[in-house]
Amino acid sequence: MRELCLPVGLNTREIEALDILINTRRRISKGEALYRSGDRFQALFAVRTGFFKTCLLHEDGREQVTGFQMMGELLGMDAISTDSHGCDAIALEDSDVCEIPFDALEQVSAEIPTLQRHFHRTLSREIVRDQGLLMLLGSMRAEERLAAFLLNLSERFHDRGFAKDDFILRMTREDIGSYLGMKLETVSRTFSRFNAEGILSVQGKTIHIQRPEGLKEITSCR
Amino acid sequence: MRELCLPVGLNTREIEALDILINTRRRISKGEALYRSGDRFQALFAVRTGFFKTCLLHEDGREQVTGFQMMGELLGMDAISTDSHGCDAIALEDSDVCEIPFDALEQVSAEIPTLQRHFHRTLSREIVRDQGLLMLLGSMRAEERLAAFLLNLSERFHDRGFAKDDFILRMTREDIGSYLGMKLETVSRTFSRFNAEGILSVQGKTIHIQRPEGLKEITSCR
DNA sequence: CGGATACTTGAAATAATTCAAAGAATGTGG
DNA sequence: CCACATTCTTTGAATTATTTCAAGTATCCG
Repeated sequence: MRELCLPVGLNTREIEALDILINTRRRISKGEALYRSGDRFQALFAVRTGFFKTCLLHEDGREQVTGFQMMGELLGMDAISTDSHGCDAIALEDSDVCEIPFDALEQVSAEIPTLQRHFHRTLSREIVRDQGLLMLLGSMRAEERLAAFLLNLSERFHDRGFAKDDFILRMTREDIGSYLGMKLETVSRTFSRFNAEGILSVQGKTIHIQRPEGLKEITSCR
Repeated sequence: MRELCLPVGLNTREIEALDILINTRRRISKGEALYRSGDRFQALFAVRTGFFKTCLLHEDGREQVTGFQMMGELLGMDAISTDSHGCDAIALEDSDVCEIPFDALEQVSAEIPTLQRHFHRTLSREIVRDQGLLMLLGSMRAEERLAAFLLNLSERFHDRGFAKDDFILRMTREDIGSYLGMKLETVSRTFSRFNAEGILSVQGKTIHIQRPEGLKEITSCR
């Protein structure tokens, strides 16, 4: 967790300042909201264990999933700009988060340049992430989107010490579809096609990637 | 420019610190790049006059426009995370920017809490902007996307003291299409349809919105 | 003025959606 | 712990939105 979440090269005093900062833990059970759109923003949250989705609700009821967050990732950065949360964060399995009070974070980061820089990079990385998604939604076909999504998940699991090619999806086909800008039926069909082509085997939420290079070809070609 | 770019409530000493920070001006002529993907990141840029697009280049040549920036808006925030720019920023008309050296900005913002807060909000606003776009690309139809795009432009022009309902597009149909995830022909056809329905009149790049409420209906219904 | 670039429009092709129905998985309360 | 209700997933067939290809017109810029 430290490695993923915190800048390296802090001294003992600085580490202590951080430990005081991040003292509140919260447990969210599957299906519950960590926060909802409209809630007052007071803290960022770091996922310690578990899995979340964030989603925007359009007035007409349409939902757009804007991200999936796992261990070591930060939630709530979009709320800094308005002092209130602009989306819902829903736990997709029983999860633990630590709460990072934002006022305190700003104070401490003003005193510790390394931390300040780290925080700015984290915000910026979220911008980059979103822009990668824009590319995906704006210029890829359904097949490419799903392939890119699976490769991204695979990489993130791997970074966290889990198997690269075997994992269980925490989200439904509808969540994936919303995230990737396609209907759940299209997600399902595309999984079946990948399965038929021997690129992966899929059984409900259980995924085994058999030919990762097959996925890579799909994302980069044509 | 001050109103758009800077936090209110700074004292004289703080305003001075900022003036020193933002001393370099640059002029970019139409078609030129302010920076390109891969360039080392050293400064953010604030648009003083003119109009930019930012675009991501996929390895296979596909281009994704990720934003259009006008007076008072900031460019380069995505580069903080990697120390190098991840997209190109191209001037769509002759433009002026001021350069904001990033190291200095971090230093000054650590000393002036109001400025620090303002900067964090600005980064966060960029995240929110991108997420709005995700919603647009992920769950709207071509007609809704273009309507939402025009309303957004209209609002931004209005905020800057220009006419809300009359403007000249700085970008091509292809740029708009890339931004909205559709082909240039679809953009053109959709403009023609809006024109035929009396929602707006369009003549090449000159737009006159006749029934803004018509656009609003399109974005929010169905 | 002339060449290049940008825009419009039509017709045919296609990717993705919608509707529908059946089968699998999941969770809950008795 | 099992039975039942619910939610989730798969798959087919018909429909639709958008793209592709193509050709002609307008506009811009040197």
